Amino acid sequence: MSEPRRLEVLRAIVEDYVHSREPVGSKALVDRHGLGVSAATIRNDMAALEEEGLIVAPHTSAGRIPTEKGYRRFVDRIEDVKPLSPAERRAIQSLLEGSDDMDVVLDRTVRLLAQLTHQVAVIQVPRFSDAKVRHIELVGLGAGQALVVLISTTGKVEQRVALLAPETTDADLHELKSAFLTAAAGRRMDDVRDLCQAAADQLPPRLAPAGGQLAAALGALARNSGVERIIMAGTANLARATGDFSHTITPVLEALEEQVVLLRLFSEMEQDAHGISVSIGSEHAHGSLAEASVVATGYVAGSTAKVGVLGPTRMDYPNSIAAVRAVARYLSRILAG
Amino acid sequence: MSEPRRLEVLRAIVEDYVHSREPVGSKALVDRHGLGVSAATIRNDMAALEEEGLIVAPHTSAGRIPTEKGYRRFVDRIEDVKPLSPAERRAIQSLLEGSDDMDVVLDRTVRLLAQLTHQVAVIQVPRFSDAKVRHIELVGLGAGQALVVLISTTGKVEQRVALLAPETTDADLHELKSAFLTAAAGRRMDDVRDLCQAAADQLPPRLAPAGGQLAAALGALARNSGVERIIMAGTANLARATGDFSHTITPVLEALEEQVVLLRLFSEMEQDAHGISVSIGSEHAHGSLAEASVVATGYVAGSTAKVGVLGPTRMDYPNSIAAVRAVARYLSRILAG
DNA sequence: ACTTAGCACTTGAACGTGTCGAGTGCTAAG
DNA sequence: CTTAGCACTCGACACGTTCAAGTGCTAAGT
Repeated sequence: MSEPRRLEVLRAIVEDYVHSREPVGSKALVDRHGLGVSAATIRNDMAALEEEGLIVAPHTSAGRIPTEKGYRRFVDRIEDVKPLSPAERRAIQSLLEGSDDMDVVLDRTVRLLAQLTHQVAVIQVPRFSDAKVRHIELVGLGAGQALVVLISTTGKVEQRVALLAPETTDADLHELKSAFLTAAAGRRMDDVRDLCQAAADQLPPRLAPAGGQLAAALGALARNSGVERIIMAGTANLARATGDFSHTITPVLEALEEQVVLLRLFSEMEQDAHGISVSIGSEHAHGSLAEASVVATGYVAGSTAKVGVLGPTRMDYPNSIAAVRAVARYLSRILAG
Repeated sequence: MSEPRRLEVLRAIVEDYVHSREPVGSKALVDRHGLGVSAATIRNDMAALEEEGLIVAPHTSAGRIPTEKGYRRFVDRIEDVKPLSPAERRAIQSLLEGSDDMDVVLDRTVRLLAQLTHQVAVIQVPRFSDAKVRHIELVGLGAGQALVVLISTTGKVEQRVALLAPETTDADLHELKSAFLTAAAGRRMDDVRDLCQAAADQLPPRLAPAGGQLAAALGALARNSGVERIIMAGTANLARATGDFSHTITPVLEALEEQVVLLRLFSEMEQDAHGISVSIGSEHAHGSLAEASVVATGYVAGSTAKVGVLGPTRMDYPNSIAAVRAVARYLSRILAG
């Protein structure tokens, strides 16, 4: 009972099960795959694999399906990521080139990845915790309102409407803007709140009330710019995979809408030698995702932002890994440019 | 066979079916509802209702379920919208007050509406086709990049990174900004593209290349600001309603992700006397939504933006209508403030 | 002219039964 | 270590039966 063949059998079981959704038996294995041995031999191997906890039989007289542990071993054994087809590469290239706004790029990317993998695709918007203040803009909107705009060195723009005394003039706003810019320009986002507050305290009494309002707004914007966010696409693919989940996909959809769950999961995942993280079923402790797997990788050097796909534990891991990796590469290249 | 009672029977059937999901028979009707007549009489009424095409029997010996036409008659007969419970009103108030940024308000609102109705909630982001240019800002990012920011009179901010010659200085940018501002400030968004192009053409040769790039970027931003967008929440509720759809919810999720479908539907819906639009099943011609109903209404006077919920045709219309209406009111009040 | 009780009829759901086939584990021989 | 053979298990499927819900119709009552 040779060890390499046993792993080969595992691989065959996983592959067959992944696109048949049905327990695979010894007979089917020798038929479809060119193993050079008989069904009986395979049965012995399967018994051993079951002993190891890599596969299980749903009932006495059915074929076997991989366990989470089985998928794990299978995934760990993938060492050469199979490249995408030329058509897929072309799709990536044509879809992603020629757009320069980050939000647009991320949106297109996530849709593309969903389409390539037939899974739910997820992108974490880069966090830029080391972002600094590039610019502050105050724009009077009339009626005692002003638009406060905070622009970071990373090109991220946050805006919000602030209320101030109706008699505030455009000249006042200009003065206020100068004060805040002097105080905060080039400083870290984390410090904006305190710096602006301090600047507001030093203003002439006439501008103090408006200054306080604006400082508060700027502080809120700065905090906001650090908020992690996720965009996704392909939830319809999840619905197509009903039946891979014990009851409904409801909890999964809920978790996805919640975002926090995924963000935590992303932060907990550890990358393997190829920079890819795979978390299978209950390996992650988040109950609602216990029947789901996530394949993810980081993108844009130096940032912790992740891109990946989420699907049923019974997913085409090699394909997902290849797509995620390819997309992350293109993405990094474009955003770095 | 009195006409009013027959409608009463229809109402009872709809109500029962909506929260039992099971065909309702004559016996159950007289039991649960205090109709003052016997089951046999109800049967006669039901026969007449079936004749009219308002209800059908899935098979010979089962109760009746409402047809789309039945729901339609039922909805049309609702004339007094039942007010929300105090708890619900409180939820709306506490969740929506105290936030001033439109994106945040919309995000919270859509989640709240999903929670109140147990349906998918959808909000169309206001379009502001009559928006004008409030401000233009150019921020050098170094490395031949500049951030182009376009702020509209409605407080909407669009930004994008543009490439220009590396040797462009901050002073150049300032000059360019002045040129574009002079040309476009206060003008309609639709005209920004042409105006900026014209302004770029008049620049001194030294600035012409950068000017062209920036003009193009500004034009794109202006066009972008008119793009209709939808945000939604509660897709998990849809998954919970599996079984109300003939096969899967996949096409519905796809349509939701597509956005265009919903936007078209929104634009086609006509409001009734109460300002509420209800589109039931195949009343809308969009195939993928043939088994779904939409309850929507406009918000913020003068704009065409809609807010609403989407769910299976078998939905609690009175509750949905009440929630949508209440939420739209609060929303209008807050955004108008 | 409605309403109602009674009754025969239809039909899906639930259940028990029997058959079939895929798949297994084990044993003994190669 | 591999393989053929064989007894065994158990879900899937097909059928037949029963059960209850619900209907439509008719005839009688108000």
